[in-house]
Amino acid sequence: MKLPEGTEWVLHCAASLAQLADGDAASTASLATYFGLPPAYLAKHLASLVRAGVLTGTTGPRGGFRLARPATEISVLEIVEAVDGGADPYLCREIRQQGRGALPAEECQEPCILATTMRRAHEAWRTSLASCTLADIIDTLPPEIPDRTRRLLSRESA
Amino acid sequence: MKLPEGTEWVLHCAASLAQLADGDAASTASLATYFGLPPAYLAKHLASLVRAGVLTGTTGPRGGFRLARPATEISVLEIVEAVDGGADPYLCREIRQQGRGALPAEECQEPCILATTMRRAHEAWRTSLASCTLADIIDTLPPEIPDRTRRLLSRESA
DNA sequence: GCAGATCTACTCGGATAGGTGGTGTCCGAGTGCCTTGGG
DNA sequence: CCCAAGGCACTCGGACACCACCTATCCGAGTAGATCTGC
Repeated sequence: MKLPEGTEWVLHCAASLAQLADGDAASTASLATYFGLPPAYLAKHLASLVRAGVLTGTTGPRGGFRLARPATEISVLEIVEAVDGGADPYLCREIRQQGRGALPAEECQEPCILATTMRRAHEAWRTSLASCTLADIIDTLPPEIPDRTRRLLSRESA
Repeated sequence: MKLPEGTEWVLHCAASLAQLADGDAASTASLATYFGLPPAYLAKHLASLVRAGVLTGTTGPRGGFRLARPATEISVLEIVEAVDGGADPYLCREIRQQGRGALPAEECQEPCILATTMRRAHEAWRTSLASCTLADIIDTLPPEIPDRTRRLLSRESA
């Protein structure tokens, strides 16, 4: 069970975008340079965030990505599930209904207790991530960081 | 993020082994027949449980697998991590220290807040699974099930 | 000087190859039970 | 009848191919701004 490597990338990218001034955007190239990442592959993951409604992307000069909503309304869970897909890691294939020991269908009205246990754990994971927003993240940063981020992500810093 | 398909297999196998009489064992072949699974691949996963100390395997006639400890002392978490490896799904590569925006090492004494958030969620997941033992699982089964399991897993039922 | 059309450069988005880890299978080493022969 | 030695069938454990998904890259479609020309 492992998350795509791009998960860390988009989390840091989203946190950086949350530090920009309203209406400002950062391109894939500038974010890739900022974190030392492969630009083409990073673009693929950022596109996933756009599809999920977390970011908006504008083309043309001065374009790039920005948050689709205020940072207080974007949870870490949304970002992670946007890049990972959000499927339950445990997939119940109902093997209790297969093989020699197959239970009759009428005894399987209720979901498998093991699947329920695994689902409950996954819900605990999701709840933990849903309770943390991007605003919570940047609130923990030292106060001088946002200025630094804005400066280094701007085009004039080339 | 997905768990190996064998996770469901070993969970059901462990739950079935917990229903056997003390000292009794079930072979890979009988478990594979019971659930309609590929025997060779199932054996691979059961071997993982032996390495993790959840099961013990005895060779020779009347051999097979049995629980290494009482069902009350085996958590679902142990079984899942035995087959999956138990690594944190989120791997922090410290990209905050790379690229143009790299932070100096002295500002990175404390772990990355994003990594901490992801770790906290993983701990919530682990805690949820650790609180459920095999005994809890079989306690929820209808009372006639253990007898049925013992009967269908025994060698004489060929 | 100003307005409009054009042109350019920059941006995202999807379609296209390659590598790593899970999936699936096989065969060999080891062990406990059963048989069989003798006492 | 009892015992011991040999044979055997059954079991697990590790080593070997295959396939799907993540990784990585490229090029094309579209757009906003800048430029240039004519009025």
